[in-house]
Amino acid sequence: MNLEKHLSQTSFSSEEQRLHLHILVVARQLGMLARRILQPHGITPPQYNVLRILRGQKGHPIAIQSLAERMVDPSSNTSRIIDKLVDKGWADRQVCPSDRRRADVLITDSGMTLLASLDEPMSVLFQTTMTDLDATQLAALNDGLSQVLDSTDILIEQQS
Amino acid sequence: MNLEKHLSQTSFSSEEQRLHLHILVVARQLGMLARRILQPHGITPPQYNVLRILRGQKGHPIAIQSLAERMVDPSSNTSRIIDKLVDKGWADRQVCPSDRRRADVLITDSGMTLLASLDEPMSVLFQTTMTDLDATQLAALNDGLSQVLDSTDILIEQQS
DNA sequence: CTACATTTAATGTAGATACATATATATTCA
DNA sequence: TGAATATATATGTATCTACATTAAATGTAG
Repeated sequence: MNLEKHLSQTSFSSEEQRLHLHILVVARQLGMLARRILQPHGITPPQYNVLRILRGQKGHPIAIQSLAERMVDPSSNTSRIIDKLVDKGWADRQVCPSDRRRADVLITDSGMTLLASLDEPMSVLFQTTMTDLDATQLAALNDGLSQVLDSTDILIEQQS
Repeated sequence: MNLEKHLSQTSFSSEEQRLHLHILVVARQLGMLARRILQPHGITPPQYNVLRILRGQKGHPIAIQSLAERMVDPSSNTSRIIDKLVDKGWADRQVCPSDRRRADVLITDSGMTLLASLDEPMSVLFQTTMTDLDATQLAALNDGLSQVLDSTDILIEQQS
């Protein structure tokens, strides 16, 4: 009944449409909550996403294109997102010596410190929003969404 | 394994975080697919969302604030989205006579025709992306996401 | 070795969004 | 009543995004 309340809509044309809307609405809410945690630190969700990828590199530089592929939101604006991170001192960018078209990006100590201070609140967000789900439900949701992701990948692939 | 492939990430700190990312990534993909269907018709997802709400009114005018509450993405820009719909002849807006602060919005015949032509491709999108889920999975996903939606509502409520 | 194609990143631009503020109307209550 | 408050919508503004184009470096074929 919760989605119905949210959208002030009493019925949907199919359970598939209802799931579609559920995914969009929940994603929107999760994004809003993440934004509220990040905003006081002067960082946006896409910037945070990039910093996390950079930390995961454990010191290895990464090219901007590879970064874009790993982002939740693989926008065409990765360059400008890096600009912001560099401006704020959270990342370093330098031309790759072996292929001067490429730009190597690295997280800075300052960026690591910022991430460290965000780990706990973000983790609390994940746990709190999922707190009513038991392990079986969690697995079922992850499995189901993985199947949907496969289907969307096939559709997107067909269109390219 | 699909999310892992998408993000080029081999593990996540918890199943909760994995679900969080699953929801965001799938929502992003669904949004992209919807945008590609709508774009050739000159309409964006939020505009389409508003038109569907207007059609659901079955001739009863609706105020902009009520519209905003029922949108998937309850942005603060509902006025400007209506502007676009009015410009394109898909909606009518007029000052409410009984409360002149309010604006009554209605869908036009042209808007109804547009929606009619979009019903089938959008419905195909819902069905195709969810095609690998059986009825039990569909119900489990809807139930689980409904619980997550409750949790996010509580968090957002607490912050206001 | 040079012309053409490809890859990688940056930039231009229009339009959309978030957030704050303004404007007009309506409601409340002293 | 009429000043203060509340409500509904519109607007200002900086930022962000999608989409297209450009610029620079590299790869490749003749």
